[in-house]
Amino acid sequence: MTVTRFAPSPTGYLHVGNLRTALFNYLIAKKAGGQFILRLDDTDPARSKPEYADAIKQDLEWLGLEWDRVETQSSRLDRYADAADKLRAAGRFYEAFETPTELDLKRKKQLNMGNPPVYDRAALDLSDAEKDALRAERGSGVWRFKLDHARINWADGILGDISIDAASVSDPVLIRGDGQVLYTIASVVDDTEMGITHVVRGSDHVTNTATQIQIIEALGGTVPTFAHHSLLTGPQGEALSKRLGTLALRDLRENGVEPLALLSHMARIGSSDPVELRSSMAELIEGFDLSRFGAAPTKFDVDDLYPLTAKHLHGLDLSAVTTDLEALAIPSDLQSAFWNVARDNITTRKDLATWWVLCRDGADPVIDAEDADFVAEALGMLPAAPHTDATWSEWTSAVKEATGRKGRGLFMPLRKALTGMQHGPDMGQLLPLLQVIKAK
RNA sequence: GCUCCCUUCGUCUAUCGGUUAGGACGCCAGGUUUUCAACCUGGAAAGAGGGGUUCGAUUCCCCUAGGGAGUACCA
Repeated sequence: MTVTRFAPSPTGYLHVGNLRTALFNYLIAKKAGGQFILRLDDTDPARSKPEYADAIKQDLEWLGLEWDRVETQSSRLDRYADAADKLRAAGRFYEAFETPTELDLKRKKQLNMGNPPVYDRAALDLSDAEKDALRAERGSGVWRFKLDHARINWADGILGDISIDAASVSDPVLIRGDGQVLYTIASVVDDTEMGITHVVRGSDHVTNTATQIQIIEALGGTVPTFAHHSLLTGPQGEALSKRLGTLALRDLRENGVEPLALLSHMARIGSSDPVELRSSMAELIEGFDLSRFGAAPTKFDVDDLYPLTAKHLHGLDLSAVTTDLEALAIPSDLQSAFWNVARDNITTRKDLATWWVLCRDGADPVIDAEDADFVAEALGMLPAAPHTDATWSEWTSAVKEATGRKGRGLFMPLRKALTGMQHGPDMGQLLPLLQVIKAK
C-alpha cells in the first residue's frame, strides 16, 4: 500500500511552500488508495510549540487535507535511541568533540584552500583515553554517522537519476552534544517504521536524501521512493523564503482566497498540466501526476490565486454563501436577488460587503458637469420605490425618449449617479436592491 | 569555493533531430449584454549566449552567463 507523510515542524505557520509538499503527498496517497500521515517533527523542544501544531492542523483542515493518522516525534524518542544503538553496534556511529567554533575554523581553512568544507573525521583517530579526556573536559560529544565513501544513486521521481558522491558530504551529526536527536535520523526511523513508501519533499533535501539512504541501509530498512520537487520562487525568480512571511496559509485565508482555488493552483503549477479551477478534491486527485512536474524552480505569484478564487465564487449557488450573507445582516428576502447581482462582480467573499453597503446605504453620486442636467432630469422621472426588475428598463426607455440619449451615453451617467462607480452589477437587477438613492 | 538541479511566449509548460514551436493562465481586441462584470471568439507573445556533432538542432555534447538549492550540534 502507498503510504506518504507530511512532516512539518511545529515551529511556525504553514506557508504555500509547505502546502505544495503536503498536497503532493496527499494526492499521491489518495490517488493510490493509500494512507496519508501527518507527522509533527517536534524533536526540538526549544522551538516547537503546541500552538503551531494546532495551527498546522487547522490550516490542513481548512483545505480539506485530511490525514489518516497523526504522529509526533517527541513521543518516539526511545525508537531513535534504539536506532542509534544499532548504528553504534554496526560501527557506523562515532563521537566527535569539536566545538562549533573549531568546526567553523576548519571549514574556513578548507574553503581558503579551495577544498569542499567536509568534516575531516579527525574524531575517528581518537583513542579511548583521548575520548575520555575530551568528555571530561567538554562533556558529551556529538554522534556522527560514518558515511561510506561511494557514490549514492537513486531514481528520483521528479529529478530523474541522481548521483551524489558521499565524499563531498560531511558525516551527518545525528545526535547533538546535549543528547537531542536530530531530524536526519528521526525522519529515517519514522519513515521506515511507519512504512512510508513514497517520500516527496522539496529539492532542498536532496543532499539529505543521499545520506539518509545510507542510514536506512545501515539500519536494514527499505529505501522508499524519493521525489524532490522544485522550490517556489517569487514572481521575479527571487528566493521565496524572504517573502514567506506574507504567504502563510492563514493570511491567504484571511485575504479571501478560496481553498479550491489555492489547491487547484498548487497542485498544478510547475507541471505541464494547465492550471485551471477544479471543482473538487476528487478531481484534483484524479488528474494528479508527479511525472509531469519539472525540475526547474517554479515561480509563484499570489495574484494568480485571485482569478481562480473569483471563478470559484462565480460558480457557487446561494446555499454556499448564506453564512456570508447572514453575517452581513442581509434580510433573507433579499439574499437570493443580492447574490445573483453580486456573484459575478466579486473576487473574494469580502467584496460582498462592498456591494451590500452600496445597496443598504446608497452611494455618493458621481456626476460629471456635462451630465448634470441630464442626470437631474432623469432622476426626476425615476418612479418611487419599490422598484422591480422592470423598473430600470422602463425608466431608461422613458429617459431615452425624453432626452434622446442612448447607449453608453445614456447608461453610464446613470450608473455613476446611482452607484458612484463606472462598473458593477447589472443595473436592472441592482436597482430594486438599492435601498437608498443619494442622488435623488 | 565545492556539490546537486535548472534555463522555450509575461507566467506554468509541450516538443522523446525535420513542427506554421502546441496548450493553459494572464494580457489585448472584437462579439454579446441598449451600461459594467461574467461569458464567447480572435490576437499579440518564446527555446539565455557561444562553440561543436549532424544533411538538418529548441531537441545531443562542451563552454560561458544567469537562476535555485545544499554545504548546521535547523528542519
